[in-house]
Amino acid sequence: MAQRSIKSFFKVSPPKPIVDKTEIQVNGDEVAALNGKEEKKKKVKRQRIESSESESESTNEQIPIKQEKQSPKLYASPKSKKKKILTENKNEVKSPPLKAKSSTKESQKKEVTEKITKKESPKHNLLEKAVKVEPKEEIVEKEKENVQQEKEDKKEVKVAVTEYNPAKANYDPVKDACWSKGEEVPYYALAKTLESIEATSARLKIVSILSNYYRSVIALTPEDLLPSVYLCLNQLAPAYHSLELGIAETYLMKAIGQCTGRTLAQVRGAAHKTGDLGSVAEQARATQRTMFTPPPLKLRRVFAALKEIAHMTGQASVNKKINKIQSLYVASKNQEAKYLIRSLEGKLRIGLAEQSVLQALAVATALTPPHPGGALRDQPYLLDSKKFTCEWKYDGERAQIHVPGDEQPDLGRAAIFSRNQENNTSKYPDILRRLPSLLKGDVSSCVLDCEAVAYDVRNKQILPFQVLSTRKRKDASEAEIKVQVCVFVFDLLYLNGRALVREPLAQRRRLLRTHFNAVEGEWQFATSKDCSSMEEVQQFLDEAVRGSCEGLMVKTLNGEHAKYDIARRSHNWLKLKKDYLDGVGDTIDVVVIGGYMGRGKRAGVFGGFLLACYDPDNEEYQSICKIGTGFSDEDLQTLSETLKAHQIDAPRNYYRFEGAHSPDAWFAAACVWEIRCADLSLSPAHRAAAGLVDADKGISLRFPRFVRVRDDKSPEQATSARQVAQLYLAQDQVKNQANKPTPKEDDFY
DNA sequence: GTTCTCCGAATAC
DNA sequence: GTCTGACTTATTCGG
DNA sequence: CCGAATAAGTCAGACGTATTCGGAGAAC
Repeated sequence: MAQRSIKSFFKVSPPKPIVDKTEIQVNGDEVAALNGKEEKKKKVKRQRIESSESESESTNEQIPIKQEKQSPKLYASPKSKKKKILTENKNEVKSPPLKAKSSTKESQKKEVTEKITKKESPKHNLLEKAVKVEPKEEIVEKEKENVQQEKEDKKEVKVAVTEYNPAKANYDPVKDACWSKGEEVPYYALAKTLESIEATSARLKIVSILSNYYRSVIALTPEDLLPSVYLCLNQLAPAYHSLELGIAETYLMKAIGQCTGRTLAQVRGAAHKTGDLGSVAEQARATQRTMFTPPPLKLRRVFAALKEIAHMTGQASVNKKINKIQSLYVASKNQEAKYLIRSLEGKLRIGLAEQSVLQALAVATALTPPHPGGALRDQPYLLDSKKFTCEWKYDGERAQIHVPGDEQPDLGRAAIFSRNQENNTSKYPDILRRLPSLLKGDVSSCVLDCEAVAYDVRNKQILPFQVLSTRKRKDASEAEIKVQVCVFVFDLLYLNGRALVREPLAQRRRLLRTHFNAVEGEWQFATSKDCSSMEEVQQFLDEAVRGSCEGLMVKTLNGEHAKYDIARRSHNWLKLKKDYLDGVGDTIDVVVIGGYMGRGKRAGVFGGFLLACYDPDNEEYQSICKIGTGFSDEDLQTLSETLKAHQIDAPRNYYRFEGAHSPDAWFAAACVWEIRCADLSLSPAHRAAAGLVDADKGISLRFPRFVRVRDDKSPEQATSARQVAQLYLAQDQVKNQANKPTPKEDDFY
């Protein structure tokens, strides 16, 4: 198979395909698509529909199409009015599936749905079902009936709060719950559920535990489902609302310290030791006496409080936030404290994330237990030989441009989204302004997938990512923009009221090039080439790198066989970068001079290290980067062990580093490691080769990862500062820059 | 009262 | 962004 | 042909640099 051969040829790591599994189906002029998160919300809303005085969202809102994530997303697409979806079953979207797998089964879908009730089905189908299966109201009704019946059958034996066990076999959503119908869900129930999940590693089991809890919530207190889901996801609202707590570790520690009469340093120390602030908080609470017992925490109030915290801004907001946190914390009991704090930290760390939550929700609503295995098979066939194409992978920032419109494009409502569904419209007024030059006359609406790249207009030269990142992030005004961007368009997802995601790439590309104009330095189509041999690919990769790109995206073109559409496409975007290739990427040998205590699953060993290169001219070790990936668990264990032998109390006076990077432990220069990286960058923080390329900036590494220990090298034989500088200067991007005379400052225009 | 500096947070990769 | 590790699912292989 | 072994695919969670944003508090 072609993909396999590409992979083995280039020795790439497992494919991290950029996935194209978007599904949009738009109504009228509305360019809208829901991503997975939105879908969840929608589902949830369905449950709430009765009680919904729903903070009805603006219906004109444009929602980014999630396309580049590996996970199965439920894309749905709605009529512009979400509410409609809630009620009108027929608008229900074909949950386009998401994983190639399940979507491949498109043809067999009917079969699946039929089978699903009696037959075993793989989980993807469950996911799918979760979306299709409908009207949740009915299910809720059913549950309600059950509840009724239960009540009649026998009187409920309420489970004590502390005994709540969602992992119970044959869990009964009503009898095994620890609260009664209509009551607010105790936060304790969620805490118990999370604890139970944390103790499990099997995903299916996790899903079943969580779904049990959700079943109870649905049956007893459906209006608490939405906050429950958000709390499990550690989110406060759909992603594109970008609502964040604005609070992180340090302030949390302060809050805990103040509540329990400890100093910040004590809390920090304890957190370091266990690697988990949540547990620290729990223990601190446990040993603490309180004068009176506050009323038990209710889930929805916790959620409301978190939201409140997120909304606080302005004067003294940090202090207000801390106060709010403290009032929650003081009211928490046992496990509650742990998960409360972890929620505030922004990571639950219980091995549960979006996909599993989605699945649990699906299971809970469908009341169907998950079964592994399944009868359906698809022939995963990946890159159909010869039928693939390579595109340059530009080193910039993803920009998905939405232009709504009916007869005419409505440029006033055009929007730009980042890869993480952030609305970046206000960041790119310049791109927005020149949209007209891109659209040909017959375009009334579209969604374009692009990469915004910093661009030197005068020399017609792509600039490094580092330059791009200096642009203002929000509310940029066009007059003060210093860094120009060229937008490289690589895909067209929607055109004139029609979703194209099911079309083969070849078709989309054709439409892209016929309906849109390339404009030098403003809009360009991503350079691409159809390849049929590895040699061709190799050569094209070289060209891309010389052209200041990161590498290539390899995709299937796949025109003729319509039946292959989405399914296949999704699986086959393959990222090919030069640093994945043996012997091509930059590798350097550096000295370990410090270590940082690991956190979470790295607690107890060093989780990261400070590295330095040797500068023989000044006889000093200059920090070059930290490193924390590329190690196996075993590596970490043994490396921590051996390094402890070299531990010293304080840094040598010939170590050069930035205070902010001070490690938890210092080591004598002894161990040399080989490190791979994607690029070298000018660093404000690291000291390597400082003065050689830039007067005061040093050099650091982009995407550093551990390769192996170099026992055969002494620290003095490590890569020298001069060599680092040479490597930096040898980069194509830097060379491309240097070749052209740099124009004197701001005369871009 | 205004400005400057520092640092945590958020977000690109 | 990179990377590993645990788990699930698909495929292959030997009796 | 079936069950066990192995390969491939997913997902979650460790960790990286560099930049801007915004609040806090000091300096002016």
